[in-house]
Amino acid sequence: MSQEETVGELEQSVGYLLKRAAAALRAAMDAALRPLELTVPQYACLELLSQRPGLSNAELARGAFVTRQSMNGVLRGLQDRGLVTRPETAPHGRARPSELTPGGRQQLHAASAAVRTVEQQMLASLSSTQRGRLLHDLAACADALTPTAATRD
Amino acid sequence: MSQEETVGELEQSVGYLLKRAAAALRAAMDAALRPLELTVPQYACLELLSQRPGLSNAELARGAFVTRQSMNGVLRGLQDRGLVTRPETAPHGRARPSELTPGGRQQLHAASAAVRTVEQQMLASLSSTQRGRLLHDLAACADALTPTAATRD
DNA sequence: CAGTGTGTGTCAGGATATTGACATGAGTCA
DNA sequence: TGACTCATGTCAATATCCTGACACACACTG
Repeated sequence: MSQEETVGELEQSVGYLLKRAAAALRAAMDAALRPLELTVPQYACLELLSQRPGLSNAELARGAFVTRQSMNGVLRGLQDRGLVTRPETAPHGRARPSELTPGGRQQLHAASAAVRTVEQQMLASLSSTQRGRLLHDLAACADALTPTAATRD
Repeated sequence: MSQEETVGELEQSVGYLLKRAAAALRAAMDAALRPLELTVPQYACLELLSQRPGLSNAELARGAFVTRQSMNGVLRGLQDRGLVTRPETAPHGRARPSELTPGGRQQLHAASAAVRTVEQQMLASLSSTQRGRLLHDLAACADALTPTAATRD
């Protein structure tokens, strides 16, 4: 095993740190969700539906940062397990609004607790002020890169 | 039912913001690297080899947050394009240390400039002080979740 | 009313990543 | 020496993702 004698300049890059933190969070969430038989996208889908019931497949996909095709598979898996319901026929347009079942809400409750534990572990060494700043700065970073043209020159 | 049952408002969750920022950065980097015919893992590999020459496939994989198999494919692609070199026989053990070719160094130079532009766009609205804090806090988050059980500083 | 544009769901193809597994080389220790 | 452990490279199979494409439903506009 080689030791990190050279503190690479990579550790000074926000992009690299962002990737590292996201990878670590993803791995930790995956491990925390595994006992519940849930993947991270599945959990994200449940959380999204809990806070905003009636979202369509495409809206869920955007919210979970995956493609519509992937979210379709996720949604089908959750539907087969009876955690979400989708009407067979679209009430308006082509979008079929999904909703949580009582079982889905219960599953989400357990999953949310596990994820919250992971998040608290991640933020353990940060004060409340630091967390707020981190929240604000991350949002600024994300907004600055979103192609929604929030700011024009 | 209290409102503490879930992680909370998605936009108020550090985990969600982290994912959002990482996804936006990944997309922006992908777009910036496309004209150079480089994928993000390929760029990460070049950057790693530039700062720490002689890394093995497994070490590169850990540094780029992918599996050894994925990095093997990445490395093979870079090798076919003459950007990196790998000895046919391992000088010690099974690890074959990779190194950048002059062409690879030149390609990295262009790619690094493109990525730096993206990073600066991402951090445009943050002051130097804020960037330093973000760097520090992200490192703290990543360290808090790294499975290295040993308590490191 | 017909034409256009946007958003949605779905299919097919290919590229990519991951999981699981195995064999090899090196170091450790009885 | 021989057995054990660890790390590495590689293979096979699976799962996931993305790009491109198409058909459908609604809103807008002439």
